[in-house]
Amino acid sequence: MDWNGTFKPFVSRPQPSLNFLYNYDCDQFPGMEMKNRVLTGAAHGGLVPAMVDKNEQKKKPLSSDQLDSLERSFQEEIKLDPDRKMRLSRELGLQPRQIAVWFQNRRARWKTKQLERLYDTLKHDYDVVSREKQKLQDEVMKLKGMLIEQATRNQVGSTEMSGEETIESTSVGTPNKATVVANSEQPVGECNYVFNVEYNPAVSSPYWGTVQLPCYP
Amino acid sequence: MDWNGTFKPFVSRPQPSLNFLYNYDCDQFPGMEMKNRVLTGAAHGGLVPAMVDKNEQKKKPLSSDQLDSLERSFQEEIKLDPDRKMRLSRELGLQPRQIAVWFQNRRARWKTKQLERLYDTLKHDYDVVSREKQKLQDEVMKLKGMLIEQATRNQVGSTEMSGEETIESTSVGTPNKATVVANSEQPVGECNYVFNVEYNPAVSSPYWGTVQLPCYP
DNA sequence: ATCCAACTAGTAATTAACTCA
DNA sequence: ATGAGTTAATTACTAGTTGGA
Repeated sequence: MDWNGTFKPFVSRPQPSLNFLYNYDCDQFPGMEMKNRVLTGAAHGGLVPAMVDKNEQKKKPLSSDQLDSLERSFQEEIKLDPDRKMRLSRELGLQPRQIAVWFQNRRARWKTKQLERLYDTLKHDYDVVSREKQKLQDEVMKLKGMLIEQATRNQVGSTEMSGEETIESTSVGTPNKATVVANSEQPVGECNYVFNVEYNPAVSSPYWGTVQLPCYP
Repeated sequence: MDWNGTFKPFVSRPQPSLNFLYNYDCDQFPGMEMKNRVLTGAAHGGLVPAMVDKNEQKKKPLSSDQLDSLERSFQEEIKLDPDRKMRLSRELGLQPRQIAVWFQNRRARWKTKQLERLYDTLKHDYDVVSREKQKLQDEVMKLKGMLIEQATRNQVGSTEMSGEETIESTSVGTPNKATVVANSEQPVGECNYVFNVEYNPAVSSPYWGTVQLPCYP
């Protein structure tokens, strides 16, 4: 096609995002010493590596000015209505089809970036909630200790009160509501055995600082 | 180029994953009634929509057999060493360059899928930890109630024990270690005022079932 | 130290399936 | 139901980076 006669180097490369995904330690690939350089491609007619300039279609990159305009337009509005498409087509000297394609691809790019952002905020929230949970565990431990202490003091300091009601009445009395939350998933913390000291951390530890990649489908 | 002489329809389209990302309620775009269909493209020489078959380069899709073989090979090993490349090139009747490009693109696809999976598992873990935290909050509440109850009973049932040490000594005594975790971020749950009944949920509620997308960069 | 072939990220363009008016 | 645009997936290309001989 050889759209756009102009040509400018390129836009700046953004940061290498998403790089932490490449932790496939599952396998090694140390070889790769590439012998046998056989001049690949004299088979289909010698038109292989560069596709000799048939005076059309070289997929030139868009100029910086064009990209700036497109990007500005995209920031204003992620979708492209026909009027804007035609206007941009005229202003930038590109085919309307090129404008449409650019917006398609730009939306796709935006979506993956969005997932990335979403992941980051979720991870942050996960860490916050994990810390809060840890604090609550500590507090539960502390309160249990205080209860034990008080109970023993009661039994020592006062000789009455034989087998009335000391501490074993945990989890049965409900001081407040909101105990219906535990309906799905495994009952991890259980929260019913007050003097069960080690809480069973279960899912707490991973912490997601350095991700682990199991396998690839 | 017209690589690969064979041709088969296409592979089945997978499920429309990542769709939940498209919640940009930030803006409307109701127009789009596309008037003025002006026969776009009679400007650059009428070579616009289909790129009249210049006996080369139509970007034919790979055949199902070729894709199956490539996919199998990729599952075995995500990287492509030269030997495998040449073998696949011979077996599938494709240029070595095509094999390499296919693997590059396949790796990129795998990476985004990987991020998706990572997000899902993180979200699951977040939900689990949120539930655990809720249970712990309930338990703390319950324990506090028990402590109050016991304290009042002590003061009523026994006349000795003037101002010794009732309940105000929370958060100061450390029954176990691991209280150093709270160093960054806001101290949400605080966990230091034992009789402060409503915990201040802060970050707990969002729950990420339906995501909210703020804006797009 | 240079070169070369692989890698990566980003981009352009095409195709098929979907949606909706 | 026909046809517009859209998404998702693909194919290919460009430019920059990296590691080994």
